[in-house]
Amino acid sequence: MSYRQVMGRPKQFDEDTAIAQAVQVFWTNGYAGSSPADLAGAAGIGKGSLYHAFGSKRELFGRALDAYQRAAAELSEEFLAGPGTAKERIRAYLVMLVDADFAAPVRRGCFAVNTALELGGRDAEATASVRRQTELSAGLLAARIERGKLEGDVPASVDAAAQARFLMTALAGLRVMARAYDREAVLEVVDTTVDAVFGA
Amino acid sequence: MSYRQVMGRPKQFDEDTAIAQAVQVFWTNGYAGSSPADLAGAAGIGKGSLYHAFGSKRELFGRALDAYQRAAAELSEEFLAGPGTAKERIRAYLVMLVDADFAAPVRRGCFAVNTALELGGRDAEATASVRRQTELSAGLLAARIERGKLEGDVPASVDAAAQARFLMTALAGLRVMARAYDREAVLEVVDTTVDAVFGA
DNA sequence: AGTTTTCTTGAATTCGAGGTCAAATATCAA
DNA sequence: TTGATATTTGACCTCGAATTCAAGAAAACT
Repeated sequence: MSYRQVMGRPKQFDEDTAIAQAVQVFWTNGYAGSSPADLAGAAGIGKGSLYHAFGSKRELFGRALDAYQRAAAELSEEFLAGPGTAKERIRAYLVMLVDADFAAPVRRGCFAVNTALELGGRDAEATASVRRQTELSAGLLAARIERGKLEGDVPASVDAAAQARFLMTALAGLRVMARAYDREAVLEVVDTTVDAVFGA
Repeated sequence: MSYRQVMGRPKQFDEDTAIAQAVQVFWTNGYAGSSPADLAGAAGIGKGSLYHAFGSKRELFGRALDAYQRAAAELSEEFLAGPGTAKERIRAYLVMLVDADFAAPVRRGCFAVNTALELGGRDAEATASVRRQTELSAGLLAARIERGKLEGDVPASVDAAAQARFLMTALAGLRVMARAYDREAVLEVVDTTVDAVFGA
């Protein structure tokens, strides 16, 4: 961390802000669908500056995906920590994600899920990154279920790890459905999902 | 159906065969990732012939998606009709789909799910097509669950339609997971899913 | 002031995508 | 055989994507 530059013309834009803009562009249009011109335009800088700062489109994408996943993890941690039973919190979490998607001007699902489908299996680094994030999220869900066991609102017989992995899969499916269906239909499936895990 | 052409040079390739090749290309590389050169090459014809026969890349894609969905519907109908309880048949169906995916040289999930994510919300026709197919499949699953009720292997209290929609969502999720995870992990989730619907 | 270093920019470059076309080819009909 | 019709092909065209670069601008150092 260098707090002051030593020499040369100072940067006229903030890297993290530019990455945040890149997240929006990539999330909305996908990797292949986002051109350097789009990305530079969104960040309000020239293409040259973009390449100077980030090296390549692929590198910028990696940074954007990381930033998204960091923010997503923070959000889920925050959401799951709230008061109530495991079922309530997890249900609220899923509803929040679905609502966030439908609140956006364009339906774009989950950046990580989109990436898994666009690059999964072809781009090793992207695949590993998504997988890492999935595992992290599954861990958070499993921990919340375990907490439910301790607090008595989840039967001790439940396999927290298996249910957490299942929930991550269902969540991916919900993100896909949100691309083709309306809010009500998707929320109905959320209910079915949560009931399936915790009992009606 | 014209069995004989009336005049002019006869076609030197079969349209349906070309579409079948196009399914493979689009399925593997996505819509944007498939170039006219790729498609013509796979069909063993020149680009000109391809455009002459199908009009545009987009139209060929529509035909390919239709062909895929027709085949998929036929397969699921066939699979669900087999003997055994609803739980057994549906489980076998999901396992078959996962296995088919992992048997392919490259992981490519489900063509329809991929399309929902790549074009969903942007291409009205593709979105509608995927949605139509999803509804059809959900109908088949619901019918099989209802049959299970009649045959006594499914409790009468089960909401067949809701569970069918849920299964379709879970299936989409499984197809996503198959892009980033290995066979064993995905099959484990299949078990959790089926148990969630029909009880352990 | 002049030098050094870093950042900025749009023009230039290369490449492939998506699509069109004229000429060549193959069949039927008269 | 000539004509009409249908199909095939690769060359050709246009456009935008991804990247590089040379020139200029803004700071710090001496």
